[in-house]
Amino acid sequence: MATIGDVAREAGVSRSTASYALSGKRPISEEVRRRVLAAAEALAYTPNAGARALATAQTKVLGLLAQFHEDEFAPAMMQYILGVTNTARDLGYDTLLVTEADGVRALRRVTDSRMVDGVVLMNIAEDDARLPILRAAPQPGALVGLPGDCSGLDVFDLDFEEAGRVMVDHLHRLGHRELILISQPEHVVERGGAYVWRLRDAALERARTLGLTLHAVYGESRQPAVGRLLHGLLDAYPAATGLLINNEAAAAALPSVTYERGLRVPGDLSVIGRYSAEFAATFSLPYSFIESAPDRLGSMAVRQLVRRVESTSARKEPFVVRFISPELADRGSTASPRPHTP
Amino acid sequence: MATIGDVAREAGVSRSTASYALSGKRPISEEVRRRVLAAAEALAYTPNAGARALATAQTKVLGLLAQFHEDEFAPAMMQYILGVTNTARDLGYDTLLVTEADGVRALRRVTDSRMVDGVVLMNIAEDDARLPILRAAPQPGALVGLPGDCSGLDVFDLDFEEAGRVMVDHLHRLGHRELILISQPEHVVERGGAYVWRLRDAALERARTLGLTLHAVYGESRQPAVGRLLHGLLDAYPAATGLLINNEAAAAALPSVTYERGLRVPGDLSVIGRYSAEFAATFSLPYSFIESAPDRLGSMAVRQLVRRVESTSARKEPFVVRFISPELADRGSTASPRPHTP
DNA sequence: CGCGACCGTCGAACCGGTTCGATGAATTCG
DNA sequence: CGAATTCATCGAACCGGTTCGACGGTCGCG
Repeated sequence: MATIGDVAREAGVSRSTASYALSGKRPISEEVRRRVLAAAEALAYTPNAGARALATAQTKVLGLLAQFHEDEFAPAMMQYILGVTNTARDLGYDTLLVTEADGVRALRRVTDSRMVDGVVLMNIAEDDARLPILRAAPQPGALVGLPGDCSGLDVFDLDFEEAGRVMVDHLHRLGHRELILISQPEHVVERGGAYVWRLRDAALERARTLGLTLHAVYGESRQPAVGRLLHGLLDAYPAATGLLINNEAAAAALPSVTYERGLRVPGDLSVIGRYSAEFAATFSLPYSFIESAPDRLGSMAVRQLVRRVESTSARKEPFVVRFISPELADRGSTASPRPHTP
Repeated sequence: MATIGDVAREAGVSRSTASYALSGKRPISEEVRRRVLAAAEALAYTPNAGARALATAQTKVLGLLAQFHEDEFAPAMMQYILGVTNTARDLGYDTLLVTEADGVRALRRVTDSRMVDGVVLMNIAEDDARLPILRAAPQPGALVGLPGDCSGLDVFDLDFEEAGRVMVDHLHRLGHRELILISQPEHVVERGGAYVWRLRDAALERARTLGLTLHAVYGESRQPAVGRLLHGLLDAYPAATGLLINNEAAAAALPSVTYERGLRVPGDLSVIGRYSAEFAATFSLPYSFIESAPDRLGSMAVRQLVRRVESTSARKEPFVVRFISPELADRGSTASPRPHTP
C-alpha cells in the first residue's frame, strides 16, 4: 500500500508538503496541490488509520457497548444499534460494537487502549458498574438509558414516568376505572432495569391520585409463558377494562389471546402498548402505543457525544439529561368501557 | 496515560527491555521482569492501540459489514451479529460494525486504511459488488451467504437447496400431494438474495421428481400484507395440504391466519418453516422448522477468518465453501393429510 | 588463565502519519 | 536598490509501540 512518502516522492515534494496539500492546513501553491492530489489519486493513497491515530490522538471510532441478557428481547436492540451506527457514520465515525458479557472489562479495554474517541453505553442499570469507569476515562461518554446517578455523563432516555402517566390519563379520560399493567419480567428489574419501575411507579401513583384501580404485574419475556400469563390476568381481573403493556413479548402475544377469548379491542378491552414503531409495523400490532423511538435515542446520544469529542469548549458544557417525551400513536385500540361488564 | 516509556523509567530499564519483559519475546531476568510488571501494574499501563497497530501491522479488530434493506426482516440480523462479535472476542478481536448503505465504499475505507485485520461480509448478493474489492484487499475475508462466484474467499451458509428438498421429502413421505411454498418478497430476489431461489428451485425440482404439485410464491415482509397473502393462498389452493415457509414474517403471521380460518395444524394443514431457534422461541412458533443457525454461521466465519489472519500457512490453504446441513426440528406440525379435503 | 559462548540489556531504527520552526525566494516598501 | 515582509516549502521531531544488532558481563571449557 502507498504511504504518504510514496505520494510525496511521486509528486516531487517533501512528506510534510504532501501532508499539508492533502489536509489544507497550510497554504500550498495551486500547482503543487494539483500534483500531490494527482499522485494520491494515482497511487490510490489512503492514510493508515493506526499511524493517524498515533499522530493526532484521534481514532474516528466510537465504542458502542451493549449487553445481551437471556431474558431480554434481543431483536429490539437492533434498532438502537442502527440509530447509533448510521448517525456515527454520517458524522464521520465508525462504530466498534462490543457485546462482551463483562461490560466493565470491555469498557476498560477500549478506553485505556485508546481505540475509541468516545463511548455510547446501552442497557443502563440503576447502579451500573461501568459508570465510574466511564467517568474516569479520558474519552467522553453518553448513555442510552437512565441510571440512578447521571453525574458526569450525557444521558438520553424515553420519559418512562410520563409514559406511565400518559397511559393512565388516557384511559381515565375515557372512563375506565380498573386497569392492568403488564411490565417486563422481574429479572430485568433485579438487574437494575430502572425503566420498568419508573413507568410502573408513575402509573400506580397517577392511578391512586385519580382513584383508579391498577393491577401492576411483572411479565414474562417469552411465549408460551407470556400467553398463559395474559389469560391468567384476564381471568383474575374480569372487571378490568384497560390493559397497559410495557413488554414487547406480551404485546406480540396479545392478539391471539384476545382472539381465543373472543374479546373485542377496543369494545371489550382497551389496550395501550409501549414499543417502537418499527416493532409495531413488523408484527402489525393493532394497538395504540407509546413510541419508544430507539433510533432517535441512539442518534441523539451520538450527536451529543461527537460534539464533545470534537470541541474542547463543548467538553466543558454542563452535562445533559434529555428525555424524549412519550407520544401516543393512536391506532384506535382504546374506547370508553361498556356500561356493564357481562 | 502511562506509556511504555513511563513503565521503563519506573522500573529503571530501557524501553526495549520493558517491551520484551511484557511480551516475553526475549529472555529477561526474573528480577527485571518482576520490576517491569510491577511498574506496569502501578501505572495502570495499557498499550496504545494505534501505536501497536502501526508497529505490528495488526489491529486486533475485525470488520463486520452488514446491509439493512427496507423490506428485510431486520431483527433476524441481530443473531448473526452476536455470533460474530462473541466469537471474535473469544479469539481476542473486537468488531467494527459497519452498516453504511454504500457497502463498496465502506469496505474500501476499512480495508485501505488498515483499520481491520479481516472482514466478514453479510447479506451476500448473487453478484455482490463488494467481492472484487475484498478479493483485492490485503486482509482475508469471509462471507456469510453464498454468492455466484466463491473464488478467493471462505464462504459459509445454510444449505438452502438441501433445505428445500428436506421440506418436500418430509411431506411427501407423509403422503401429501399438493404443497404451497411461500418465499421472501420478490425484492429480496431482485437484489440478489440467492438463498431465496436456491431453496425454491430445489424444492420445485424435487417436487417434480416426486410427482407432487408445488405452488411456489413470493411473499411479503410485513403485516398486514403477508396475512392477506396467506388467506389468499389458502383460498386459491384449497386442495393443498402442506405449507412450506421460507419467510419469517409469514411464519409469525400464520398462527392467527389458521386460527381465523378454523384450520387445525397438523390436522388440516401440515406446516414446515425455516428460521432460527431463537426466532421460534421468541414468537413461540408451534411449527416444525429447519434451523437456520445464524449464530453458528457467524461463529464459523470468524473462526476461519482468524485462522487466516494469524497464520501465514493457513493463508495459503485452499478456500472453503462450507454448508450447514439443514436439521429439521420436529415440533409436531406435520402429519399425514386427511383422506378427503372437505 | 584466557578464549569463546551465552545471556540479559541497551540504543537506535522503524512503522506512517502530523506539526513546528526554519529557510529561501519573491514581493513590497522606504 | 537594499531592507523588511510575505509566502511556499522543507527538514526534523514526535506520537508510542516493536524489533534488530550490538555490547558487556558471566560462565564453562581447554
